[in-house]
Amino acid sequence: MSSGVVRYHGLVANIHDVARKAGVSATTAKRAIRDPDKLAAGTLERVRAAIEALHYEPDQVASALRSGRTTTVGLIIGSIVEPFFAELTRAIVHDVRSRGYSVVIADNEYRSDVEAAHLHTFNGNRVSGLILRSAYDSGNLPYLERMRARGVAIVEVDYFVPGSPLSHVLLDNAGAVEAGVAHLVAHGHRRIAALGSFHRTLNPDERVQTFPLALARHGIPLPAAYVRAVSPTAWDAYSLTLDLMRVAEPPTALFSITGSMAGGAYRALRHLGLRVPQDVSLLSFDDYAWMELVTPAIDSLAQPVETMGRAAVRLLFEQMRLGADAPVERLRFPAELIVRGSVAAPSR
Amino acid sequence: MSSGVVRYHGLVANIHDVARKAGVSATTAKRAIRDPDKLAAGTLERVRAAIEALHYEPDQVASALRSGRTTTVGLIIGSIVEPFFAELTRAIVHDVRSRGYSVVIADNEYRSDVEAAHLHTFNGNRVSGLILRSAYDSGNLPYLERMRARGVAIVEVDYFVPGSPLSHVLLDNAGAVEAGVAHLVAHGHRRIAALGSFHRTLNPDERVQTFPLALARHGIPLPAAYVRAVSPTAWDAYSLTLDLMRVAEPPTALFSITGSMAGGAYRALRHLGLRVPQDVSLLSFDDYAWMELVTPAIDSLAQPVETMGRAAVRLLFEQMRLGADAPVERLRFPAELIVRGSVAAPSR
DNA sequence: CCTACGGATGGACTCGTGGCCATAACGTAG
DNA sequence: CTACGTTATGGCCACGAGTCCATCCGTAGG
Repeated sequence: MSSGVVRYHGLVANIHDVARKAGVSATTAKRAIRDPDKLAAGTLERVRAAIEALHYEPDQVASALRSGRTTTVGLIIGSIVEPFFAELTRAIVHDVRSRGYSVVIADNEYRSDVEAAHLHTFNGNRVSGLILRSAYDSGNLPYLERMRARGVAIVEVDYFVPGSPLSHVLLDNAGAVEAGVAHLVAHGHRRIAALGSFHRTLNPDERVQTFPLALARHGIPLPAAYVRAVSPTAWDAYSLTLDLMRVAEPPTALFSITGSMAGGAYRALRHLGLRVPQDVSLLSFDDYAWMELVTPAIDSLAQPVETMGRAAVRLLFEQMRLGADAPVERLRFPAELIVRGSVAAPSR
Repeated sequence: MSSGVVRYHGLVANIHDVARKAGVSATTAKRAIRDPDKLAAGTLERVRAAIEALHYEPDQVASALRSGRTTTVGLIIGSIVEPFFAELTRAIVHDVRSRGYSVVIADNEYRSDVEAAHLHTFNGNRVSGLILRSAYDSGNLPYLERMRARGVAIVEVDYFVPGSPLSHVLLDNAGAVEAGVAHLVAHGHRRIAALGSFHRTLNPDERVQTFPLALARHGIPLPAAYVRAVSPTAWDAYSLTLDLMRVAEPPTALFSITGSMAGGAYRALRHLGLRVPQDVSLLSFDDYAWMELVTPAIDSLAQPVETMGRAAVRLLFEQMRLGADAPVERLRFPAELIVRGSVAAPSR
């Protein structure tokens, strides 16, 4: 009581308490849990009774220190309230937990300084693995490489830092953008704006970067007036849409880079009194439940979230099993175009 | 290398490596971090340089074992993809992290057997605190009380197990239901159905239990045909709504107990060709972004999610500070009725 | 009757850090 | 010059479990 250390003793039982109660040694008591067939039937029974009586549960902290490995995996996503990440999180948490590991979660708000703090915490807690949706800049790459060298398994999801040597699980963004643009062009659109950030260094987003190329493939130019740098939030999409619809030659179709940006755009269009799809067509990434509830329902490029989450976990545990010998794997999954009626021929 | 233990040595530096590199003892090296003013300037500088060079970061696992306290808090919610819980999670995670603690997350799917597994994991990992949205039945209460006796701080949110002696943070469900019913009655509705589970023991939900009482206050009976036992999901709300609208005297207004149930109901009404609010009025708990996007926008009872999350964290850290002396606190927060146009006078 | 062997059990040491106590060097008051 | 306090530093053990090695005992084979 004078040591300043929190004393569980008497509050929470350890293996020695169990051993004492059962009248055996600590080693024997432990064997009742780890390899019970090595014990005599009577001993096993006595130890089991003691475990039951004392409500003994092995201290994972001590186990982690001694064994050098935790059963904890870190997950860093962009934002917990973005439904895409919520679904991804659910898939990952369930899969990881079914493998006997726990998940510690944090979100980086797409900022690498916030991410850095999380990485230090995870590293200090000696997580066995890390799944992360990196912030846009590559400032944490050296730190990630040191964690990797230390034996921590790492998989990037949804995005990867340019130049990253890590395994990742991504959507086939280029293919999805091509398909989306083709969908809009097929309805006769030639003035198409993407709702997303065009800041090349701040947000080097594949979708936005593919967009002008996809347009060019159809002989369509991207007006400078359609190019802005915004953050991928519903709020920024709202004001971006207001701006876009007020330029000299406003777009006849909007292509939203994320599901929540589509929500912002939708609100902006309604506030402007513009009808979808009569006045403006709308196409979005992600397939959120509300997109089916609005009138008309929104065309979207659905991501196989569950599949991607499982793939990330699979790669992670492969790395944890193989260590430094694990191959670098880059997986891409295709989006699925869901047509509901928010894209129609442009008026005029 | 023959010990079978994962050897970090050489891979990750510990305080002894730092001490050796700086030419001091481990105790001195540690002081460079914990109380630097006790060191001579030159020594401090040398240790700092060694820490820098070796990328030393204290092992939280060893620290936790020795000190008897972790800087980890567990969070158990109903479902990560339910936006209410996503927002609650964000509020809690941010607040907890700002206090220097990490959050481990799990969802119980409202099932106490799933919850039990999570509790064992958290307990084994020696979390300092636990915030949970309990499953409906009280099967884990004895276990929770043992954790509490062991010194783990526990706060229930959004719901509490009947008979629970734990602190909690809840919505003023009764008041919200009264306000919602009053809102509907003021528009002339007398045939009102609640979308929620009426199973008294399986889902002893305050909102559903208050509902008949609130109706009675206005002299309105609750037809037996409106009472069903369903799970609080969009899917169940969908089929429940289909059923309700087909009874002899269908309701003229629906009162949804959760935001995602309102989504299911909305889809069902559209599939039935019923217009909101001309044919059926709709009122819902939770204020989700999509409720503003549909036509008409949905009236809702918004929960102060951020406030509730912060309150839960505050109670938790109070308990962690005061230990067994911490008072049991039961907090209630009022819902806010947001009127948008999905409630109107019933036809006929 | 002695030895060998295998099954059952116990002991000792270790993981990295936290806390306490000891020690050395140096200055100051008596 | 001694006694004592202060400052700067080092040594040691414990937290609870994992791993290796040692020991004890009974039995079967010679």
